Amino acid sequence: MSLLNPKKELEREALITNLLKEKGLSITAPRKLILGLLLKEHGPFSAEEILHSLPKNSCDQATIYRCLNQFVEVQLVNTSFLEKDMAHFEYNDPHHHHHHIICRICKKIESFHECLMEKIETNLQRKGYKDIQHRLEFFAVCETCAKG
Amino acid sequence: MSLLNPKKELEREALITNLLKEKGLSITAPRKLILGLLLKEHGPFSAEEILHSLPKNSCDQATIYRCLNQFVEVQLVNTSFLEKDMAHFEYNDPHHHHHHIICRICKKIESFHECLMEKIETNLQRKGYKDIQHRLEFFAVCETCAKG
DNA sequence: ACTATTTTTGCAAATTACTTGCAAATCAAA
DNA sequence: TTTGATTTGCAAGTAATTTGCAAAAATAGT
Ligand SMILES: [Mn+2]
Ligand SMILES: [Mn+2]
Ligand SMILES: [Zn+2]
Ligand SMILES: [Zn+2]
Repeated sequence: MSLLNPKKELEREALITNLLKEKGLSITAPRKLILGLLLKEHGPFSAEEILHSLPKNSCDQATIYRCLNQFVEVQLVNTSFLEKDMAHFEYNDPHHHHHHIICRICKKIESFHECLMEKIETNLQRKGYKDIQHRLEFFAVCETCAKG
Repeated sequence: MSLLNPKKELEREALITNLLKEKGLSITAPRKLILGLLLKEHGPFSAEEILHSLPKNSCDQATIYRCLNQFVEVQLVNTSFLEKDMAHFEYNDPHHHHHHIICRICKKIESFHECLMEKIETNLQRKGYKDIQHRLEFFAVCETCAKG
């Protein structure tokens, strides 16, 4: 694939490197592989999916978890708990803020690029979704912790 | 506590029994204990917290998980994934729809009885929260699964 | 480039929330 | 009651995620 468009590939490489540098993370092969994958194929992936999408033996499972946790810590990646026994990870592109809907039965995931609940639920109903529930959680640093 | 107001206690008992019946669940001691706790003390609890809040040896850990899963299935209880390694459970009162904010650092949980994101974030800022993020996930049955 | 210091990785073993098999206890309907 | 179906407790199992440690790679200074 990189052979088809060497210029674009170099751009991507530079982007990945810059993102890591901006966040104060050193540039390593596993980190470039994982972040590169999340940039190219976007959508929430489980650690296992990431492991199997990368070239065989290019990166250990433990390394994937460690890198993903670091990415989440610096808010380069977001975590979803769409399925209760497994976290999903996705590149946190500040210009493409969105949310997800997962079917309770088949687990198919779709994206929503709007951010108003009533609108979203109406759209979901139009799309044929039934028995819609949502869960909205905020994460922040509280006043006490911000001072201490 | 039940000694202080036997009438209220009977009402609560009846409420619990009714809720279970409405959802087609049989009335058992563990189910009454767990649902009773979630009704009395409201707020998201982990399975472990529930286990330790109940009278010693009144209910096994496995039973707690089994009951909670059944409650979630019939939408009597909601699940939150406020902390990544542990689910939290809360009574799903349709008349008190709300959401939560957890501090990234001290893990303190507060509730929000509004349901519009901009309003909520503004309120959070006023309350002194910093570095606010939110995560909104929808769960539903997709058109294909609703037909099949 | 080379070296020293720090950080990260791979591997294998550990952790832990959660689940499950099964026999005994409990529940619901008659 | 009786009886058949459901649920529970206990103990063992499962699976996602984490961790200890020695080797490998990255960074900073020369
Ligand atoms: Mn997405
Ligand atoms: Mn609550
Ligand atoms: Zn579906
Ligand atoms: Zn705090």
